[in-house]
Amino acid sequence: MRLSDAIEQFIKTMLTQDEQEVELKRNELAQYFNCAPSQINYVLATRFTPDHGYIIESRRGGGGYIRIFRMEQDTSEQLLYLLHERVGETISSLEAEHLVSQLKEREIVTSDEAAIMKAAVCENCYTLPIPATLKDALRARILKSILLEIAHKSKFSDA
Amino acid sequence: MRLSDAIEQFIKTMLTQDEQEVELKRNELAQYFNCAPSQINYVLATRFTPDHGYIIESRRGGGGYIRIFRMEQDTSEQLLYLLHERVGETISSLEAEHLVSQLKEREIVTSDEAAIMKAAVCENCYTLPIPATLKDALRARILKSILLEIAHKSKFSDA
DNA sequence: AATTTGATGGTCAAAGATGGTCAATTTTCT
DNA sequence: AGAAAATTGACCATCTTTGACCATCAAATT
Repeated sequence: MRLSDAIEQFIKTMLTQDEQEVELKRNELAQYFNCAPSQINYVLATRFTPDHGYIIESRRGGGGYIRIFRMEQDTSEQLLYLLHERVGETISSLEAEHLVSQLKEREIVTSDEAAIMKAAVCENCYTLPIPATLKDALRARILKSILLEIAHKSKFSDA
Repeated sequence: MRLSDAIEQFIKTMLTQDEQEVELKRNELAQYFNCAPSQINYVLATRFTPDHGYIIESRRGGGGYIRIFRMEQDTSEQLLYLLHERVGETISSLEAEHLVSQLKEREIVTSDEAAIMKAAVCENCYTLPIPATLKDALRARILKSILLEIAHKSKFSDA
């Protein structure tokens, strides 16, 4: 198994339903996994970004730490935030996929639904002779259309 | 015997009745057969396409892999029909939505999933300054991408 | 109070590990 | 011979891991 995946799992195991937050020591964790300390940063940078629904806070020097917070918000508010702040008029496939992953992790959509959404925004679909800016604009429109649909649904179910 | 046939056999032997899925390392396999790594891609591209009833998933970089999924006979037949006959290279929003409705009626997708799919192909998303032919081509690509993803989840088998 | 020191975490670029593409060449089939 | 299939290799793209060097903070020392 990949080191980075192992570290990701380790951290996510600490962030259970109750625990919205976890604090760790970079060097300790690196030692535990027998790797370079910067490997920890790599994992945080690729799997615990705001795009993924996490916020990082850290401090250097003696008694330093890294704290990871999982963002929690009301479902519909979150969706509105995602819609207006994050998608906007244009979005890359990577950003879009991160956003979908987040919806899945937050259990706003099922994993099957997430797979469908990713299929609809993945770069491969857009390999047609059109400018990249147009691709991202179209992707944004499609993603927003889907998000609206989900928001509409959750308004009538629960959450 | 041809190399490509040998590799094809090798992979198909791994995909027995029980095993619906196999994971391999491109370079390892190439080394085993003492051939160029790209030969593996050739075999996959010519003998393990959706048309042949397979779905491929891969990842690059350290710990990379290639996974091959075998679809049920029913699944691949229905998928082929949808992909080639119904969707094709271009599809209107009306046709697309009709197709999605049918998938839902046949309980191949849930109504939530159908709603997401419709949101992704609806005409509104595509109201940008691009030719109608491009819109329909893009819509076709997106719909196909989604259909492949659904086949991947083997949802066809129980309808 | 200012400085030094040790303990932390951060950055970034390079190296390593994979898989992907494409076009040229060779082999096989008709 | 000509067309189709197979094979290879050069070059590309992506993801991971590491290490050298930098920045910051708190406590000890001057």
